[in-house]
Amino acid sequence: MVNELYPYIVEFEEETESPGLETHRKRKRSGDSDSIERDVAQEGEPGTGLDPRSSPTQCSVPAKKGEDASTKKESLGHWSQGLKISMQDPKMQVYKDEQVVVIKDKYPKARHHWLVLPWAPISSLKAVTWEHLELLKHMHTVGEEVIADCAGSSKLRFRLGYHAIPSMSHVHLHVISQDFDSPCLKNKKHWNSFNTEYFLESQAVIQMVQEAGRVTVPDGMPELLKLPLRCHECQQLLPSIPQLKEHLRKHWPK
DNA sequence: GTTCTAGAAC
DNA sequence: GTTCTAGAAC
Repeated sequence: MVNELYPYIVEFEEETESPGLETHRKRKRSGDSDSIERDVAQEGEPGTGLDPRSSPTQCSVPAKKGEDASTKKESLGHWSQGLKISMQDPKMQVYKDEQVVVIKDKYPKARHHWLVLPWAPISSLKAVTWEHLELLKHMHTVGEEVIADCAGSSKLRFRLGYHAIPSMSHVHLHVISQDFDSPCLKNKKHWNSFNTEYFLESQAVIQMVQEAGRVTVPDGMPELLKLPLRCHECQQLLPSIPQLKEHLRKHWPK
């Protein structure tokens, strides 16, 4: 029955040959507990986001362009497709079940920052219909479970939501702690994407799908990313990223 | 999404 | 002079 319900999983596996994934899912299915299945490798750099410059530039020999291999790599190896690769990598997977997988964000913008992704190849919220309602609810529930499973999470506040205009392909739910204590948080766009209306609450998205059958994103989203930096806890305006980051320390849990 | 860096801002 | 931001990346 799994094949009928999730034909895309089979397709994807055949394409990418991921034997690890197969055993992994079986294990989870047979276990069938509510607890989060942890299988995290603590090593760094998974190497999913290919820097367009790093590969050709490192080589002193001016490699020819337009080869079959490099052309194919362009489409699959493009940075915007990185999540599709990461989510298939067992070393990246924090949790998985029949419908979704959770990975750590490769460049976390807070102490805890996960992405919940469906196995179904849904490119973005634009492609979401009422048929995905239960899936979106499940993604939210799984996000909350990962939080509950995380040591020290009870001291932190979390938000779950989607970026109005995501850069990475494949729909992904951000689960992020509200400390925003991370060296990867570097610019205004990073801040505003999580701290303005650009961040669409998961619950609001679910409600929208429930009532309208689709997700509509208001106009003016790109402009939100350029708004002045404002503290999400006390609304104070800060003149620069370094000063914002210094200010945020005040609100860290004690 | 990130890196890199010119030149604006301080 | 140094810090910081913002736009290009073929």
